[in-house]
Amino acid sequence: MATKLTSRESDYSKWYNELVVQADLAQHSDVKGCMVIKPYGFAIWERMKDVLDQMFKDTGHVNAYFPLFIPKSYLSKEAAHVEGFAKECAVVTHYRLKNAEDGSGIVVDPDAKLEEELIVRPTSETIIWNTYKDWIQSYRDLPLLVNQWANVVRWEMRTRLFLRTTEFLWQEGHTAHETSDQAVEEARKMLEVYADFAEGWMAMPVLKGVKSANERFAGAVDTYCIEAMMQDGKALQAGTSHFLGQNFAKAFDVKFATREGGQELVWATSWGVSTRLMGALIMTHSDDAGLVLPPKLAPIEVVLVPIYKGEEQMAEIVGALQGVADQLKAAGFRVKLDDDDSKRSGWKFAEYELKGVPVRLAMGPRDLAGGTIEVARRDTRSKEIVPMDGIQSHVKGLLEEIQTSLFDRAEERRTSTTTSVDTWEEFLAALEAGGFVEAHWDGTSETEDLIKKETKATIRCIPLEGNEETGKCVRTGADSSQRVVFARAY
RNA sequence: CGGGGCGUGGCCUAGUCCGGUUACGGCGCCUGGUUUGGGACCAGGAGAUCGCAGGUUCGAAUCCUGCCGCCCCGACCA
Repeated sequence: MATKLTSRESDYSKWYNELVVQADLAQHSDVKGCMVIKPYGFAIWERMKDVLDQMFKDTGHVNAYFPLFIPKSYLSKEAAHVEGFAKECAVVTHYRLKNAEDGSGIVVDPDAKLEEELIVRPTSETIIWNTYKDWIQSYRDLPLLVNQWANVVRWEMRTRLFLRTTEFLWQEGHTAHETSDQAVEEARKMLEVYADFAEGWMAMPVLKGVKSANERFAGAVDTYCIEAMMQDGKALQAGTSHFLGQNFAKAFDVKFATREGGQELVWATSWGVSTRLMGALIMTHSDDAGLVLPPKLAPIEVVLVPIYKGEEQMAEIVGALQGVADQLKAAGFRVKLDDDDSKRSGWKFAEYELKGVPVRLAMGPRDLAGGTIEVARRDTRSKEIVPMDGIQSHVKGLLEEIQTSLFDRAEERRTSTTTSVDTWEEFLAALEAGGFVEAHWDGTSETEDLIKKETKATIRCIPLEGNEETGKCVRTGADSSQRVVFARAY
């Protein structure tokens, strides 16, 4: 483990790949494009999941679970949806294996062919709306606010740990409403939940906006999104929330009896965030020494490391640290006392820095004698010696400061790399420099395609808080009513 | 699907061009000892169908043929 990470500057992509593996977050599985999420990585995801789950419940949602397998015919019921996902579906065709006649191993039994092939869900709209059809009869059944935590499979050509894997974990909310306005309100509300989570817990500033038609979810009327900026100047879509109109209600014939006694199609939303958030979290804060975690999501907020010579001193110092650990635990902090005698303290320092533990407390014989303790913070890599008295409130304050400071630093980086341009030359230069580029666009798919082809940049979003400002499209010179945000993206 | 790279103890790797006894080294692991304020040191030890299948040869990690897998870079996507 004496290996040094590749620096971000020399090869950002390599830095990321090495960090994920070395910080013990995940590893490649033997199946192409899939990953094993290791216990430490999963602990971070569990934190995210727990917090989000509570946020969903606080906004009136309940959890349920729908099947992994979807009859192939369901997918084709909504035209845009099938168009969007058909190219990346895993298909189950058989249900049995048998020993090969020639003894060469095990083969698919051709006699066990499924009558209707099943697809492994790339998302669950179709099977859920097919089910909602039976759940919804009256306006009294609405709104229907359901979420599920699940795995999904999308057969992508190119994958990267957490950012894009063939199988990934996520949550998908699927709601049904009486009116269009209520559904739009729901989609926007969940976007706010995502934004609050990203900024308040991940310490990751996000832009809220609407996707252009090109970037819209297959089957949605509108796709709302939060977009984050990574340290290499590339944008990352961190969460999406869709207003689905009546598209799925139409496709699956989901009608309800209105207050007036008529029959109407319901209005729908869906919204999701995935293990991709892990990638966002890593790339937002981490440095060349390894992972940097915001305290609120860190599985371990404070690690305590004893420094000692001999068994007698070890017992004394570990005993003193145990007291500190107990005190911090009682105050509600996630704490680990590492009294493993087989690793030296220096090794532990490096290890917990690599793993992004926000605060480290170290105590040696000098501290024990003087009633002090060494406090190191991961984000700035600074150390100080403080009195043992009042350590709890000191740690509390420090953790809050780290959380705030990580957000501020990320926001400052985003702000300083966001540029507003009016000419094509400026546009190209800004893209080259990295970051968000605010520019006028004539509103057509053709122009967006053209720009993407020429520059690899896409419209990340049309900001919700964008100020109305007329101008001329940066590419075609046609009229534009608002600046949109471009960037190269993950 | 194109382009590139790689497959050798758990991990990284030398050896492959130019075939030759027992497959180099490091990390990690086990045992014992000395150590301990930033990834300790010494001694001993365990651990390998050299990706798979054929072929050439007295002899293959090395040469030939075929296959499989993974990673990276591009076209599709969260």
